[in-house]
Amino acid sequence: MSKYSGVSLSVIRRLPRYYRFLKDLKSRGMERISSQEFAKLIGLTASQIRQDLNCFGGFGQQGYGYNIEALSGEIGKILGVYENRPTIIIGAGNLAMALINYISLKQEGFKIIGIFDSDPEKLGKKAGDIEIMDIADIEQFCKEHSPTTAILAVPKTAVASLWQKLVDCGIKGFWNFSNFDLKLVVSENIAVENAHLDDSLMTLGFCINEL
Amino acid sequence: MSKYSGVSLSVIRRLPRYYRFLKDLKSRGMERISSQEFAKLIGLTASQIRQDLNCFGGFGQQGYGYNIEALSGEIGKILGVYENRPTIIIGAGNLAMALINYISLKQEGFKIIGIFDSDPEKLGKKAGDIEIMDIADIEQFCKEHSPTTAILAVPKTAVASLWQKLVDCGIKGFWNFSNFDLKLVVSENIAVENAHLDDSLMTLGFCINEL
DNA sequence: TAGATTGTTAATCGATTAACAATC
DNA sequence: TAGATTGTTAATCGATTAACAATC
Repeated sequence: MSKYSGVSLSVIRRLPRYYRFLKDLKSRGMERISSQEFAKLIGLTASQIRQDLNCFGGFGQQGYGYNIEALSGEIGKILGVYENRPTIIIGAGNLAMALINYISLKQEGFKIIGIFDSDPEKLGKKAGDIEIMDIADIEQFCKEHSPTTAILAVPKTAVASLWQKLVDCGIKGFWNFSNFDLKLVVSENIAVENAHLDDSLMTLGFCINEL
Repeated sequence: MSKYSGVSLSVIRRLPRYYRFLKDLKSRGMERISSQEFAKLIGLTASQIRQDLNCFGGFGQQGYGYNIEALSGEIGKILGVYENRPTIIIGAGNLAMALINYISLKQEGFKIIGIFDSDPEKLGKKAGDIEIMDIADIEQFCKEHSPTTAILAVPKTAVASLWQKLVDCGIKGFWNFSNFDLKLVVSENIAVENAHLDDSLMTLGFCINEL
């Protein structure tokens, strides 16, 4: 793989935004858009959009612009939204429940196949059509169903004691909601995306103070 | 205000991370740390840490390093974690419930004083010690309690139709979980922090594909 | 005082923007 | 063909890193 290893993270982080806007334009029946118009819509420069897209291929056409349906499809492929990565959620609290809805609603490349918690109260209950399982049974589950992605919706301490086991079970990608800094401990060939809500909220706090 | 208007967003976004690590060091009884050690711990360069901190003041001491308790306090003040900003949540779904727990648990400068939803099923029910109120009553509530921050835990469409009213009610800061791009429409003197979960998940998708 | 480590300036690196030739 | 707009190279800007004099 590693088709796009030269592309910087700054560029990659803009791709989902492009994708969202393109899907929206598509749903509103638009056919083509120039980098100029797109830039205005999305709040970037036309130069940057062209530069970004050209990291992945020449999706446009001189004198015409970009075909919205085609471009949306290409970016979708690059992001892997057409995949169905078998995914487990660790934790069955409110956050986990919210994420399950989210992920099944949107088609972004992940499919929840298991939910785990250690609270005996929760075991056996259902979230959507998936039964909440005991975290103690996770190795067995992984052997049988080979999930590749794990969503960590448990506190820092739980992640600290669990991540190694999950890696050993074959998890290749983590969506980490705890503020355990997984990136610092995990090896190179594991993908970690942090959604540090704390950091986001504190940044808002700073910005409010600055008003 | 705008005490730190010259400081770049890249620097600001690292502050919460510094703060988290410092609080942790403090809780483990450590007294001082050098930029060198801190850099190793947090996964940055010593240079960057010193550079960052000096945007806000000379918190260190040559030959000694930084006093953890003092520095944590200073950064906390800069981030405003000692404030008690009256905050409302729009939406009373799972995500909202998760965020309420989060925010009351951690001391990060925000205090939830109201929860709003439009679903009649939910009205009157309680989340923690706060009753879920009708979104139709929000103007009246704001007149009486003057919240300054709103957490948007509702879909795009709801945000699209609601944000102007909230601004008119005096909301100065938004923590936005919808993927309505609020930043593009809101005026300069309003703080918006997006927690675009979609974008985060799709970025993970890309990174997994690259492994 | 000597050693350590900051604060700060200068050098490097990377990302964004501008410009324009290629081409649909 | 003429007009529009891309793909791409060059210029600018900002952020990170390195270096070192100041100083505790």
